[in-house]
Amino acid sequence: MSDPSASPARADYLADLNPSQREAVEHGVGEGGRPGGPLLVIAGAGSGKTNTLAHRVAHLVLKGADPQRIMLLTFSRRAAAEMERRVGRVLQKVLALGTSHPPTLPWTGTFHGIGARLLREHGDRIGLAEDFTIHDRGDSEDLMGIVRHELGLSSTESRFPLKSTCLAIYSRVVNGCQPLDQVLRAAFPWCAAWEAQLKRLFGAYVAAKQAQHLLDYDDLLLYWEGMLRDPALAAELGARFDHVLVDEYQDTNRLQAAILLGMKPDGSGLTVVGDDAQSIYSFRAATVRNILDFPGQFPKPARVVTLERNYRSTQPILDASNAVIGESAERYAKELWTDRESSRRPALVTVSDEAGQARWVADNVLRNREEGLTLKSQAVLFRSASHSAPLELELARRNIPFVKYGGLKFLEASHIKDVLSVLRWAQNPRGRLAGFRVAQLVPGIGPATAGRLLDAMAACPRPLSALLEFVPPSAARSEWAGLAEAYRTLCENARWPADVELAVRWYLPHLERLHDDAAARRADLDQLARIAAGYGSREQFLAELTLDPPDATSAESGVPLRDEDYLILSTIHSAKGQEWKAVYVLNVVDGCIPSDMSTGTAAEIEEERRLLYVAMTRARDRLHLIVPQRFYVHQQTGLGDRHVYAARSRFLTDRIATLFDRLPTPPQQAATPAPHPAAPRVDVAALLRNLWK
DNA sequence: TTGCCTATGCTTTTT
DNA sequence: GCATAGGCAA
Repeated sequence: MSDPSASPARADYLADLNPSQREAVEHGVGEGGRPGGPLLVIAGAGSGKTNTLAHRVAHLVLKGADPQRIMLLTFSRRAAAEMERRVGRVLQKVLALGTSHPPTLPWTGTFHGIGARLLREHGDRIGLAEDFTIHDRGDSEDLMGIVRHELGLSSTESRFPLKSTCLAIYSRVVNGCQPLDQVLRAAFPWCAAWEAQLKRLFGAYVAAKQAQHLLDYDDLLLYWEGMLRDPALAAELGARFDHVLVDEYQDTNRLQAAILLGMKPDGSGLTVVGDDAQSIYSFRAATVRNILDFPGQFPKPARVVTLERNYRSTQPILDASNAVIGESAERYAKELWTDRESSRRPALVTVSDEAGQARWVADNVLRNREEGLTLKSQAVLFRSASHSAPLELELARRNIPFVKYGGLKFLEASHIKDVLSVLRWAQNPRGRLAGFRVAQLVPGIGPATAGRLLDAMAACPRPLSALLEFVPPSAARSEWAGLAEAYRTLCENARWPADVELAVRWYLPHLERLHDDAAARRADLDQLARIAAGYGSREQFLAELTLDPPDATSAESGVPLRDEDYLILSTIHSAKGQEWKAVYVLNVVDGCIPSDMSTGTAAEIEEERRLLYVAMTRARDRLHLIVPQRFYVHQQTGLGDRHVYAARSRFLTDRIATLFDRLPTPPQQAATPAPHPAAPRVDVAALLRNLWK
């Protein structure tokens, strides 16, 4: 560390903070940056949470803490990147570094990312192979599917849960530290009859992972926690970090809480920040109890600091948001306030249907831009990724560039997985999953032949020779040669990023054969090649892609250039921690918010309410909740797709609706019912078309 | 053993 | 609208 006393600029770096923030920054910071007791910061939406955490880190460093010995954990990759940026900026300013680089914090990242690093370094101490491969969710589901099939569970008369459901149950058990029967009863009651079979399946799934040196996402936490059960190793890991800070603590689960406690049993140097009103990840076994129980789990209870002053939104937006969360069954420990007065109230916008919604949003986005708001300072938020589809069409039609966060990942598309599997198979010839997928792309090769091939490769000391000597069925002979040749080159003469082009070149004929929309998919493959070029090697590319995949998708034309202006589309979940000047929330109707997938229990409905609250509190100046009167549903039980006449979300009660401007302005009540000018006309053509859908 | 065809059931949010 | 499973012909 350079001598901090050299700079005059740092003296008042706490001056911009309000008293609560300052308390959170300065709590328990001893001389030499030595850790004090545990700290819990309850930080409301827009209360300067990230800024406060960044200042605390800077403060620690300034007081002499070693940046190498600070661990900064976040929940999402997006939050991790943001945190890293902000801490760097504050440090730069506080240390008055000018143009020189601030000290980096090498241990900033998601729980999963940091876990992977610790396991690479110390996994051998608990018998973990050093060369483990990390499976993403798709891989894990596929493996679960294979095991499920091998156990004969796929061909039962009454249907066994899907592989994705099996993995979700497994994951919930692991992350919630709960026994299987409890999880089944609480969250998957329709699978409860399969408890014994599921137990057998999960046992076999774990065995398969261990035999192939595979870790799934959950294992990254599970093995980390496992290391901490070894007292010597726990002491060593805990002592390696003086400070452990956690953002978005309300979204952590029991397993993650156990990890923190294992790292810092007495809570010294431990800081967690969160907002119980923004807990929206219970489907990942996150529990608000982590926050509520935090103070009491240490010998000396944690200090609690609450941040209630909001710096983001105008008072009218805040009034509406507070009203929504105020209807909640639980009480939250705070009420946000601001001094950002405004005469502009949030708007409740009624439109005829989803197409009308798309037009209205596009019109307003452009109008706002005329008034000086860039596209980037405006965002459209929605409950589930598919809800933005009509809007995406409208934006494309009008040439409005956008980037979408959340939803189906680029990497989950089958053609991308095909090409990646070719690379992964070459990287690890014993990886059965990749080989199984690639081999079956050759016409004439199905599961049986692919299985024989992989067995031969597994039995041979040189898997490549086994592949080259393999004799496929005669129907597959000619196409097989192409694969063998490409595979040989990739194994013997690996070159980066030329390998991607080689894999794509081999794959293209199969792409044309398998997919009608080959052209659009080919554009994705070009994009994959561009992404790959940013990595130094095939090994690095494949390893990092799993934990840090590209998370934004945009129109088919590809990602807009960096300096270009574009509109933000995001699921509400992915919007957490972000803010924009203008925010549009789509489909604020019952069935969407709350999603009718989530109206089973009171707790689920409460979480949906918090979701709306999170969406509303993203807005700085302008907030629009949009209510289509007619709404297209993907099959309610069994009846196929249809339109329903939607009601405004139950969270917007009549009382709360008075806090909004209504658009379009409701017409004066006429004495006799007359044709309503604002009402949608009956679209007879569509009705007739829909008859045959 | 593969590949095609059909019946059927489910459809959210993320590391 | 998409994935999965079972049946059947080549």
